[in-house]
Amino acid sequence: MSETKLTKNQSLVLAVLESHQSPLSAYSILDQLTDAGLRAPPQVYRALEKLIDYGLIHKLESINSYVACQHRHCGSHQVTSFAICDSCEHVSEIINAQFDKTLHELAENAGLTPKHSTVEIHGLCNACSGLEH
Amino acid sequence: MSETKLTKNQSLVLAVLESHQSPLSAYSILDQLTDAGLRAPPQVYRALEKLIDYGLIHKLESINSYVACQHRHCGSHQVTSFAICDSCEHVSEIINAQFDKTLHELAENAGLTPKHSTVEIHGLCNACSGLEH
DNA sequence: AATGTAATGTTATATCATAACGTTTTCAAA
DNA sequence: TTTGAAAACGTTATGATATAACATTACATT
Ligand SMILES: [Zn+2]
Ligand SMILES: [Zn+2]
Ligand SMILES: [Zn+2]
Ligand SMILES: [Zn+2]
Repeated sequence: MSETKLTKNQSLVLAVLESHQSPLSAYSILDQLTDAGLRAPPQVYRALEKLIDYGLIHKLESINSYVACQHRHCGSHQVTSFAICDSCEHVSEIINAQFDKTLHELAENAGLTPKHSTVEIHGLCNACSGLEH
Repeated sequence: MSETKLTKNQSLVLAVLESHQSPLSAYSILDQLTDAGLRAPPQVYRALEKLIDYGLIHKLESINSYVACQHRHCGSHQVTSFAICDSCEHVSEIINAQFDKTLHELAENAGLTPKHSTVEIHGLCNACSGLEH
């Protein structure tokens, strides 16, 4: 799966996401690609779907937005967790094998065999909460 | 906060959610309350917002749906996690103090002071995956 | 060249959620 | 008990997010 050649629209959408630190909505991505010839939502949503399949981007379910993966070279990860600043929108993608295991156990205790998890922690980053000097 | 008297619309919406095991969309709730006189989305969304504030229901961000709280008597909880079966839509609400702490640490390690977290584990419940005899 | 498959372009529509505004209800202070 | 502010309500309109459906194009395999 690793060395999939991206199509034109997939490359365009990925480039937009990679050029931003903050998450973007699908329609915001579309706006930024009108010059490149994109006109309609399906063109973006289809690219987003594939990029998510390839593990190159992630959807933040709690804010209906998309971000480029910050761990391109980690391979496909089971669980991806995000720390999201509600003030500046900075996003950190957290990968932690021990946490994956914890989440898996939590699911099994609840009688569920987990396939995919959404973990999105909202709060204030150090910069926004004045914790940085 | 505990003994808030609910308004008519809030009671109606809560009753619908409590009468279902599975999460419901806002419009599905509205459909079920036309006989009770509700006509328009804001009537449901306003009730949902208050019920969430009161901790009586939760929103499942990953499926744009709402469920009644399964821990009415646990008091207001910091972190609520859900195990969601993608086949039968059964939802388990998980409360685990140790996990709360883990999540908090994870956030702080990522430079974030956490305020609210979304944890939604998708998979197959034992019944749907044939693990029950 | 013929064929099949994936990607694309386009239109329309479904689904989820809120803005805005006027009216009614509630309820405590005067 | 009046009355006034706040909350809840009803209603219309619109914004925001996402997909269905279908015709066309690109492109690799034969
Ligand atoms: Zn990633
Ligand atoms: Zn910040
Ligand atoms: Zn709860
Ligand atoms: Zn199930």
